[in-house]
Amino acid sequence: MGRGKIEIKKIENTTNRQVTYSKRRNGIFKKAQELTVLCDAKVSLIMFSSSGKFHEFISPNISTKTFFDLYQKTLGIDLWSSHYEKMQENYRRLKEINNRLRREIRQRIGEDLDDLNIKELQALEAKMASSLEAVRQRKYHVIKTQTDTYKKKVRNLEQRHANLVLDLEAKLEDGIVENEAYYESSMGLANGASNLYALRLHQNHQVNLLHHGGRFGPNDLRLA
Amino acid sequence: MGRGKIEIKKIENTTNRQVTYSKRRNGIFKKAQELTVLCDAKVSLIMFSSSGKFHEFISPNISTKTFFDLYQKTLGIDLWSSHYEKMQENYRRLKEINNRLRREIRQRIGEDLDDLNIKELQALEAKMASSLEAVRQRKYHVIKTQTDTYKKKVRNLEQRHANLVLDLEAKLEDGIVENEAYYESSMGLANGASNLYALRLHQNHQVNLLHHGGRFGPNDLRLA
DNA sequence: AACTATTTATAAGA
DNA sequence: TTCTTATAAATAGTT
Repeated sequence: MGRGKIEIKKIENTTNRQVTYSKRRNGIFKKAQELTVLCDAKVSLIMFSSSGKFHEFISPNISTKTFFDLYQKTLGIDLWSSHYEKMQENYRRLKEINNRLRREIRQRIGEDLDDLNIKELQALEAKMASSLEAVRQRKYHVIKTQTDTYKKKVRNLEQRHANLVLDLEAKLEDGIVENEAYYESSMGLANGASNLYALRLHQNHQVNLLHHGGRFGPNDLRLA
Repeated sequence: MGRGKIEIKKIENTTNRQVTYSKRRNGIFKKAQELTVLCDAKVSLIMFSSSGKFHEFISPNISTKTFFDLYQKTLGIDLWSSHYEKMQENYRRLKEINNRLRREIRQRIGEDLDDLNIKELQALEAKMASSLEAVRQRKYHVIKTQTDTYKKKVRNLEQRHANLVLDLEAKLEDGIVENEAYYESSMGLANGASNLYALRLHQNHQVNLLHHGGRFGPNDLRLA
């Protein structure tokens, strides 16, 4: 229908193709509209041009969503619905599990015990007592590990200080060290007492701090 | 286009309408097909006749599902996808909560304690100890309630037996009871000892059984 | 389902 | 894009 007959094959000229697309699009939309009215039909017509432009016709009084639902119901096919329903099922299952977990926790907190009988309560009590024991054991273990670590650190420190002392005594005997500035810079002590004595005092003090000082916290050792 | 011009409004004659539907359906499908080829477009054309019959045209090399996805992506709209995604989000959240609940339970069971420090372990231990105490309290309460119930039952039984004894003594004094068959049938005792004595013995025995006998079970009272 | 007179769509050109 | 118009195509009414 036109000035000349055309072969039905892809129009290679882009401009021409777009013009034809535009014209025929109008034509087919008009046809769809007429079909809808004349025959009381439901029509969904969606199209994308080769350049990606989108156009849609849908019969009045029906949404695209409704149309899709109708489509799927008619064909009894999937698209997304079975996927969705599977997810809904999983969701329900998860919710159920969740509720059971919550209940178990509530019971382990000491709530929601009203409909447990003595036997169940005794079982719960036993479970909890043994669990508590496990936590205690773990705590003791962590404490012991930390204590051991600190003991090692302390031993190491003691060793280093002892070496330092020996080194210092040797140097004093050799007369290398001549004034007190050395101690001030290396030890941070500046009193005029015996250097060796001060050094040893300092060493002990530091060890004590390691064993008993510090605030209550992750490194607290009071329970060790 | 035809022998006469027609007004675009619903064709009331059903047969006529169906015929027109059929003819025009072919026409529009042909148009869709031509558009697909000529203009290299993607077309989805779905229709339901007024009698519910379903027909579809879709461009080759594309599934209806893909078409729907494309449709939604293009319009950036809902249909079901936002609904679905909302559900996915809820599902993820539920799963997350679920995992946290599981972890809490595992910790309260005494597992999964490896990455708790001393402070957290102490807190957990304290929580669990207090929870355990709550369970114990509840257990004691249930036991006490049951014990009270049984005490009442026992008192009631004692009362009834005492009445029976009085009744019996009165009857013996009146000479109504003449042989031992009475006791055999009513008490289940058939020895030849004093009837009154046997009765009282039986009564005490039964009370003792209630207080200390029976297997370990829901009605166990050993802890009362 | 065919036929066909007529209407409608549209290809090519402006 | 839109208009024009010659012509192809679709189809309403009929058989």
